[in-house]
Amino acid sequence: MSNEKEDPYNYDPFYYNIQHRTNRPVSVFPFFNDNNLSVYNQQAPTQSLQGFNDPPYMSFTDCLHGSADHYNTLSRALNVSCSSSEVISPIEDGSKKTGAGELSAATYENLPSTPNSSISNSSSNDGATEEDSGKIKKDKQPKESEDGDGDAKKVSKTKKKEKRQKEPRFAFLTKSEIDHLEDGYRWRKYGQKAVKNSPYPRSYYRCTSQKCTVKKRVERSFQDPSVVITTYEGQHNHHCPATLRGNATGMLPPSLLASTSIGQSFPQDLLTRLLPPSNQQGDQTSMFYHSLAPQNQQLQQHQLYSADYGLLQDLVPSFIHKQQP
DNA sequence: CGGCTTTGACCCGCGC
DNA sequence: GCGCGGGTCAAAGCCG
Repeated sequence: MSNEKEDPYNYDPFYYNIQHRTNRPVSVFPFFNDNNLSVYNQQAPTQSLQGFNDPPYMSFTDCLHGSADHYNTLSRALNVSCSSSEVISPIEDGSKKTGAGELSAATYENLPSTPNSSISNSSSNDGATEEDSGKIKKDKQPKESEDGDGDAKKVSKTKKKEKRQKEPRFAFLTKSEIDHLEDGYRWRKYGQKAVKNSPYPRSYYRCTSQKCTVKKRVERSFQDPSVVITTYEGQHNHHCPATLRGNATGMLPPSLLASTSIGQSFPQDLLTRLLPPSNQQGDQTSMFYHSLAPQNQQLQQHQLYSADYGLLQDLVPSFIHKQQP
């Protein structure tokens, strides 16, 4: 916040979020390598995303396998629930108004807070569906029910608010020249908004598949224009339409395959959220990797950062530096 | 002609 | 209560 006010065009939204949501300054972010899904030991400067191209790294899988505690912590850090562990309450959406390129708390509020809520297809989809229908109601209500159904409005609002909090979201950053990265699904753009304090607009996409309410937001970090921030919301209830048929699994790096074999590991769980309930292992993992390394060769550097870095500190203290006050 | 993008308008939530 | 900013709608336009 402070650095936003001091220099709204030159503050690090991630640093900002980490500080304010964890009360801990973090100077280093983990990054995933597109080749081996590794977590970088990135000694990134606090005010910039620059210079994260050549860090030493350790295998993300190694990281996951480091210890049970680490695994659980990572799950929490990524807000990916473990079926057998408690789920930390979702990050509160304390800052609705977000600045440029900033991953709002809502961005991280990805998961339901209830312990048994790990990838509840029904809740996720229903939530998204209801949210959409709620949106329709919201838009039409003023015209339809002008004779005043105040209670109904209130209920609708309350419902919507609740659903919104439950809506699973997951955001990641991709170093890419392309704004809208190919992820195997078809998206229809339904809006674009200028982002406060940013020269780059935010685009809103909706999955074109019928009855699929998955949305995603794409914006470019003004801090590092080469970084694209993609936020997925909801869960696909259908198969990947085109690109990931069959052979995509072959794209998977061994490390990721290993990680998926340990049950509800981070990528597995993440993918379960992003992908349809069926067509499990192969395509889900494929999509994850696909999103990391699209076939588009323009993406020479394609890195993915993720989730709650503050909590990641707990997970991987050995390679996440804490900045001394 | 269907599907997609663009873009201005609108609604809503939140902070002041 | 008001204004701001985020999110969405929907008409118009574009394109293959």
